[in-house]
Amino acid sequence: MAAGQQKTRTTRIQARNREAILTAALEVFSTFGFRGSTLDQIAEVAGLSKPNMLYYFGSKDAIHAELLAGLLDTWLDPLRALDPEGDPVAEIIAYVHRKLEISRLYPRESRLFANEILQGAPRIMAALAGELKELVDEKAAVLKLWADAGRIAPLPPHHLIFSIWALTQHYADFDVQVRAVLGEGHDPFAEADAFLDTLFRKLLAP
Amino acid sequence: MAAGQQKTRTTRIQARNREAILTAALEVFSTFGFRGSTLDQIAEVAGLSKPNMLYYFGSKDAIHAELLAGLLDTWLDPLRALDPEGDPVAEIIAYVHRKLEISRLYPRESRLFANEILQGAPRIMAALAGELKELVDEKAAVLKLWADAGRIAPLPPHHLIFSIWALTQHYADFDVQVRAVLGEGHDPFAEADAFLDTLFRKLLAP
DNA sequence: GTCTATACTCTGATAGAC
DNA sequence: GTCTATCAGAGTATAGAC
Repeated sequence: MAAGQQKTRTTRIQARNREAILTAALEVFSTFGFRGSTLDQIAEVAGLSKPNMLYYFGSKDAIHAELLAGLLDTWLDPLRALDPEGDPVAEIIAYVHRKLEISRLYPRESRLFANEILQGAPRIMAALAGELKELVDEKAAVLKLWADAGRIAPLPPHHLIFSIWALTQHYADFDVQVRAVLGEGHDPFAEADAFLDTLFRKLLAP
Repeated sequence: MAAGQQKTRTTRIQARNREAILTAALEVFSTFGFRGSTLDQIAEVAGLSKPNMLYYFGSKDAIHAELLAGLLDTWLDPLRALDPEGDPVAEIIAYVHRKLEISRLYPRESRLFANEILQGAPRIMAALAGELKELVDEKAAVLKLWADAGRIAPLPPHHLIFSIWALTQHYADFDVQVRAVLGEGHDPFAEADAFLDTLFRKLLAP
């Protein structure tokens, strides 16, 4: 311990502050979008002064970029896990449940993503047309094989994937509307979980 | 004609400018959200000077409020048209097509709405929990009657309506992502129209 | 009705003391 | 590493000439 502490590592505080900043920024950016958010807001939520925050991330752009960087992978992992060797219906249903679970656990990340797309995806267009399209095309090919083999209903595979995204993300992105319409005494995500299970089982039946 | 022109009516120019401002504001607000949009942007798109624009609408808030005011009715009309006396499946399918057509024709309005909800619906929460909930509850009751009579599959009616919203609005709000993933040579809305027709026919079959 | 000029506030970012 | 002070630019809104 005595001689152990390095000059360039105050890791304890640094790590905690970086984390606090990113958490606060996620909260604010996901609600107001990039341009609608201010460093003042983020600093206040993070419990730091504005200059101190800028000591960790050099600019507003840098904070936002850091958040987006980690986002796409988190978003794609559930789709990556779809196994071409598994049972078709079970695999797709499992994907739906995973995606809905992510909407439930990470609604702010979902809204951050939605905000970015709504604004024309200026900062992740390349990833959409590259990494994302590549993965979707690959999994769509699997879906098509399953359909051709008569193991699931013959549906346009890309739109089948879109429908999973739309239905699961809706419960995160439009949460406030869902709750306003349902009123008291509901558990939107639990109900959605059962409903989407039914929906996709009926849809996929050959 | 000669003595007809009133002092308080320069209606020609006024009407044209108001229209230009609202159109420009819709374009900008729907992309950047309320706080992310600036009067400079809107004025430039509208082809007016900033002070001149503020002569027509006293403030940024006033322009945004004007847009939102007209929005909810446009949004609810297709659902209002759902006829309890009609054929259940045909009525619901027709609603799906109407809603998708609105996404195709008015994507900016859809994104304006999405932005508002994403931000927690600060300006239309009352309408969501009031007018919107009321209409949805009414139509959900119709769906339930149809389900109880065995004329459509037994599904949670509110979530059935949510699924229609999610699937149709996705093609407007996430248009840029849909197109990036599909690549060249696709007509997203035409494909969606066919896909959603298939989807809901299978889903609703008793 | 429309413009130029401007008041005043907010916002992102930096300097420099501690 | 963290703070106070501060700057330059952008942002909303208004005053007042034409």
